[in-house]
Order: sequence, then C-alpha cells, then structure tokens
Amino acid sequence: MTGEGRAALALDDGGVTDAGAGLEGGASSSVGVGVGVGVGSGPRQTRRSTNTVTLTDVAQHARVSPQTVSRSIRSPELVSEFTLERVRNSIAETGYVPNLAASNLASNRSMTVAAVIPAVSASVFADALHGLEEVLSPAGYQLFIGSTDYRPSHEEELVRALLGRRPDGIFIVGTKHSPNTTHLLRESRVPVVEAWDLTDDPIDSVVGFSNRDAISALVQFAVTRGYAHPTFAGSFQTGDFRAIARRGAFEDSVRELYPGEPIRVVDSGTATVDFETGRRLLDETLTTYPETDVLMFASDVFAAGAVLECARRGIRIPGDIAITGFGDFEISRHLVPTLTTVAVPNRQIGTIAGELLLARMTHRPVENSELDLGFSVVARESA
Amino acid sequence: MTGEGRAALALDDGGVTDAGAGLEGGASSSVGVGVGVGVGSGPRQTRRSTNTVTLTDVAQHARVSPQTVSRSIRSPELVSEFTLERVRNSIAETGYVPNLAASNLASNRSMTVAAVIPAVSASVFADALHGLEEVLSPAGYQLFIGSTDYRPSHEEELVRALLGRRPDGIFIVGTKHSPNTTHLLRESRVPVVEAWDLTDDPIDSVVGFSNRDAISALVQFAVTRGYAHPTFAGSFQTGDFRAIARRGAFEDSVRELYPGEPIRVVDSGTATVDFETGRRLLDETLTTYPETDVLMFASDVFAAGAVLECARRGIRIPGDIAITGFGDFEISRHLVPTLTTVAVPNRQIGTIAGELLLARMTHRPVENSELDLGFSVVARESA
DNA sequence: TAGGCTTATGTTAGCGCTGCCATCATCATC
DNA sequence: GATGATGATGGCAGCGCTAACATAAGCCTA
Repeated sequence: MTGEGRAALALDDGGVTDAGAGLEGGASSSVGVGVGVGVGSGPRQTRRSTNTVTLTDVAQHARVSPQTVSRSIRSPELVSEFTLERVRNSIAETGYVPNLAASNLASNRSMTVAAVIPAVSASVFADALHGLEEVLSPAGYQLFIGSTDYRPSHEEELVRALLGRRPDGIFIVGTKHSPNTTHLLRESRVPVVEAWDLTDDPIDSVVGFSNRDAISALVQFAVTRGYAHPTFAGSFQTGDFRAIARRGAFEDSVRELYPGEPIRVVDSGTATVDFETGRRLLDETLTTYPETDVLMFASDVFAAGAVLECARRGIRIPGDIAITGFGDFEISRHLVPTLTTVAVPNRQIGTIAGELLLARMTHRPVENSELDLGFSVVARESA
Repeated sequence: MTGEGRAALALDDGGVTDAGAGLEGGASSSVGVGVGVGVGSGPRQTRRSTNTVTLTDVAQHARVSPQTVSRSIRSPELVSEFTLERVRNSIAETGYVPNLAASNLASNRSMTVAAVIPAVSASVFADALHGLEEVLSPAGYQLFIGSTDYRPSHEEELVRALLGRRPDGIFIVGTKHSPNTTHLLRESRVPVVEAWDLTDDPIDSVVGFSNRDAISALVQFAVTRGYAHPTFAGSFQTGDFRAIARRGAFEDSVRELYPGEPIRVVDSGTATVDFETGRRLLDETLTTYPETDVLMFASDVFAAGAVLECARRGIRIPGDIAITGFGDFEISRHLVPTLTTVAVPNRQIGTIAGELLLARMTHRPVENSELDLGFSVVARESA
C-alpha cells in the first residue's frame, strides 16, 4: 500500500453553522416581488417561506395572466408568437422554475413513474432501469426509484410511499407480492408493469420471461452434452422469488430428465451475489458433491467467481468440471474459458415496459399486455 | 444454442383497449363519498377525476376534523390515544394513501432528494446511490434519480426538471458544471452535495477524493516498482471530467517523475466502459507502444478485460507487462493475477453525502462541508 | 351587417394538504 | 373561585398551479 489520500471526516454537531446557500448569484434574478416579509396590512402574513419565483410573478413581469404563462409552458401552440416571446423572456429573467408539485396537484398528473426493484446495485436491474429511463425520459417522465433489498415487508411500505407521490405508472420487479401490496397496486388504478417473470394472475401487465423454462432448458442442455451429475448452486434468500423459482425448476427438471439421480443443491443463504460467494459455492460443491460434473450457478456472477477460482487452483474447465451461469453478463464472454449461460433481455425488459407504460399513460390502446420476451441458452466453452 | 423461449411482442395501436386496472378489489375500500359524478345542484362540477380517498374522507369516516387526521399522521404524539386509534382504523378501512404532492405544496417540504449521476448502470454510481438510499430512506426521504449520460447539456435540463420537484436536497456527481447549472443550483437555496471529486469553489458541499492525486500516487507507485515505460489507457469522452482529470494527472506525473520519457496515452474515445473496450485498449497499446512495461487503465473494468485477454493470449502479467486499474471493483481481487488498483470509497461517498444532506435538511449544524474521503493504492499481483 | 366560427386571453374555483391560530375542556396554582 | 398552564381539537386560509368556462377580438360567410 503506497500513497494514502488525506481524509477528513467529522459530521454532526459542532460550531460552524450551515452556510453556503445564500449567495444571491448572477445578474438575472429576483423580480421585485415583496412577498414573504410581513407587509403589514394584510389579514394574516403569508405562508410562503422560500421566496421562490412563482408563475404569478412571471405573469406580472410579462403583464399577462398567470393562465397565459401556464399555457406558454404546457401548450405553447395556443399562445401567440408575440406573447410567447414575452413570457419566455420573463421566465428567463426571473429565473422561474415551475413547481411540479403544484402542477401535479392541480392537473392530477405527476409525470413520474415509480420503479420498485430489489437492489439498485444489481447490474441486471440497473440495465432495466436504464432501458426504462431511455424510453420515459424523452416523453417527459421522471423516474422514482425505490429498492426493497429483497424484503417483502419493505416492499409494501415502499409501494405505499411511492403511491403517495401519485405516479402515473409503476414498474415493479417480480410477480409475487404480499396481498396488501397487490391490493394497494390494484386499487391505485395506475398502470402497473410487473417484470422479470411471468404469471397467470398479473396485477395489470407483465414483461419478462419464464425463469422456470430457462432453467429447464439449461438442464436439457446438460443432458444433451452428456453430463451425468448436475449440481445447482446459488443464494436463495426468502424474498428472491426468481432465484427460488429457478431452484424449483432445477429440482423438477432433474427429477424428470435424470431419473434416479439425487438432487444436489448448494445454497449460500443470504450471502450477497458476488464473486467471493461464487468461490465459496464452488468450494462447498467440491467437498460436498465431488461427483459433480456440471455445476450450474444461479447467476453469472457466481459462475465467474468460480471460473476464476478454478484458474487459480488449476482446475480445468470443462475438463474437470463444467460450469454454467445465468444472465449472460458481459464478463461471461471474456472469461477464460468463456461461460455457457442463459441470455436474458435485461435492458429490453426496461424498454418494453417503458413503452407499455407510456402507451397506457397516454391512453393509447395496447394490444398485448403480457409479454414473454424469452431467453436463450448460450453455449460457450465452459460446458 | 438450445432452447429459445417464446417471444411475443407487438405494441402500439391494435384492437384491444386498455383494461385491467378497474377491478374494485377487496372488502376494505370506498367510503360513501359521492364526488366526481355531477351531483346536480353545486355551482360547478368538481374537478376530482380520480375518486381516490382523501384526508377529508378519512376525517368524515372517523368523525374528526381533517386537521386531526393530518396530525395523526405527521405528529401522532399530539393526538389522544383514543382518537389516534379511531383515525388509524379509518385510514385502514378507507385504504387512504396520503397525497404527498399536496403535502409538499402545503408544507413546502417534499421529503425527496434528487440525485444527478452520469449513468445508473455504472456500478460505481450505483454503489453510491445505494449508500445514499441507505441513509436517507430510514429518515423518510425518497430518492429521485436522473442520469446525464455524461452530456453537460443534458445535465442542465435535468437539474431544471429535478428542481421543479422541489427536492429538499441534491446530490450531484462531479464538480464541473455549466454556468447555468451552477447558477440554478445556487439560486435554488437547496442543500447541494457535489461528489466524486474535489474543488476549490463548491456550490455548497463536496464529498469525494482527488482524482489527480490518486493517479499521481499510482504513477509514483510505478516508479517505486521500477517500471520505466508507463502508458495510460481509457475512454475520455468530453463530459467525463473525472476521467479527463485522471488523464491530465497522468501526463503531469509522467513529466515530473519520468523526465525525458514520452507521454503515452491510448484513448478509446466515446466507447462504453466495458471489458471489450479493455481488450481493445490492450491491443492498441501493444501495437502502438510495444515498449510499454506498465499499462495503467482508467478503470478496473478495462483492466479486467485486458487481464482476461492476456490470459487468453498467454501474455504473462506482470512478467511481460504489468497492469493497473482504477476503482478496486470486486472482480479485481479475484482476477488471476489479482489486480493492482486504486481503492475509492464509492459506497462511502453515498453514505457521507447522505448524512451531510440529512444534517443540512434538518438544520443541524455541520462542521465540515468539504470532505476529502481519500483513496488508497492497492498493490496486488498484476504490478 | 347580423350571425357564427375561430383564435387569444382572462377569470374563477378548486386540487389535497398543512401552518397558524382560536377554541374548549381539564387541571394545578395561588 | 379566579387565574393561568396544559392538552386536544377544530376553523380558516392558502401553498402554486391548472381545468373549465367566459370573454373579447378578428374573421368569414351569406
């Protein structure tokens, strides 16, 4: 360890008080609107604490009615060229920033979409969010993100809080929710897209693929390649219904396709999805089920950790043991050996969900609101 | 390729119209509030389009005033046990979800924090977001996320839109912004934390580390280890000021520490930060600057791509060429060989920024609002 | 030139909530 | 028993904006 950067923490109580914000910047600001300073005669002093510029201020400055300013912003085609010009100048000169909370309240549209995901830092969901944003942002919608950390109890609380913001649409990962969550979402009358899995009983719309079928296909693949002793490894924490579905699919498939073969599953419990856990899962597999000839991981991340560990230990893949992953992350086609896995349309889940929501929110007809985006088994060197 | 999941797209106009949401769920809903359906005598029909339950509905149901319901939610300690109980029941029975837009408007606090980041899918920022959320969520704040895609023009537009939601705090990556963006943020009078770099002229607060010093330390490290011909590789697109700062630091350090040595930089331009680009950068380095004995990447992702490519080609690390990264991603300590890199407090940037914002938003005094969290060079096998 | 149509702007009344104050009952204090 | 302090609740107005209607001016047609 060379070079250690300076560090200087220290928060919470101390001497220096909050400063900084009150700098009263450049030339273009502050109309002469003397509100907020008890002007004397009025029946009661106004409540405006922050002396921000309002639509009315802009209207006065441009010598038009507030409504005209509102129109200039929301539907400029209804306003004459001349007036529009004046209003625009006033907006620039006053530094007006519309208060969307007020707009939301008055118009009953928030121009937001709420996204409920298990974890922001999981790249698969980040990809989907990216896709969502890509579609919604140009249409003027903003994304509200909440993460559940795979805790169903937290999900309900979160959904409740997000609904409080009156989003125009909701994107939620997973198709299994608590009864209350489902009820809340149904009652909200807001377009909802459930993602990442399929279900017979959607709240509204679904965009995903069958986690069960994907694993079945992978087991089928193992059969075709002649592997005799498959083991499944992953972390199956209570709230991660997709991982649990995959595990169930593995068990069923093995029963069906490997009659007589014992069902081997290695579970890391609540461990995070990272390379380290992949190594540990490999380790546990090798000691617990040394007969394993194909080790199927519930995520490419685990698989990658295992592949790297094998490289370190000199275990040959697929010679000594074959390895498969799930997700087709970018790393998988760069590993040595490259990783056999299941490709899943992460990004596309986001974009398609976004388009679906957009159609719903603008009351455009939607042909199909239960979309199976499919998956594909990607055969590479590791199996 | 085996097993191809079914797919069934098709959006936009078609026959079937929007259905689904209007299921009028379980037993516990709908008070007898006959609004929304022109009731006849009133001077004008009300505007309430969605017949959602309001605070007034709950109040009527509980036979108390709206104010008491509001209090029961926001400061229950002011309400008697008996009343509280009744109100809580009414809330549950009516399925009331508070409208936070109205609350925001009336109270002038939105209980939201806006986060402006270059890209959601970049794991470093996802980590910071995670940290932010971890701190803000328990305090009741929600996160509004906007991504700029490294386009400064987009940043301004985004900040404007986010300010429209009247966040109580703002987290923004980077310390270099357009004059307009800076002006907007200053004028907003909202606590702002700029992150991921340091600056002499912050808008308000800063939490980060010196990208320049980090690279200098790394070059210094290269000197100590006896490397003679360093090359820097990365993608330095226009809006990524941190990458550009690192590049500049590399150039300056080489001038200082390797007098007479030419400055070797390989630039992949606007290429995305992924393993593939890392491989290409390695390739370009080997052909353009074959004399390179230590190749320093602007990100661990590039470095990992290069390390894997070397494994494939049989290039020995650090024997034939030494490699360093930046960021200390999880993969770096699992690669073979493990990667020498610079550890940067991603997650911590988020948590510290969150605490800072929280202090500011609750008007607690803050001792130091310019925090250098430091970095550390992590020496591993690859160099 | 009256009547209707179109276009541009203004007026009014809330959207659902909370800040501020007023009110009223209860209790301790002198 | 009058006084004030305390606790619990209600009334009123207004946050900043927009839907819905009203109005005014210009234009066309017969």
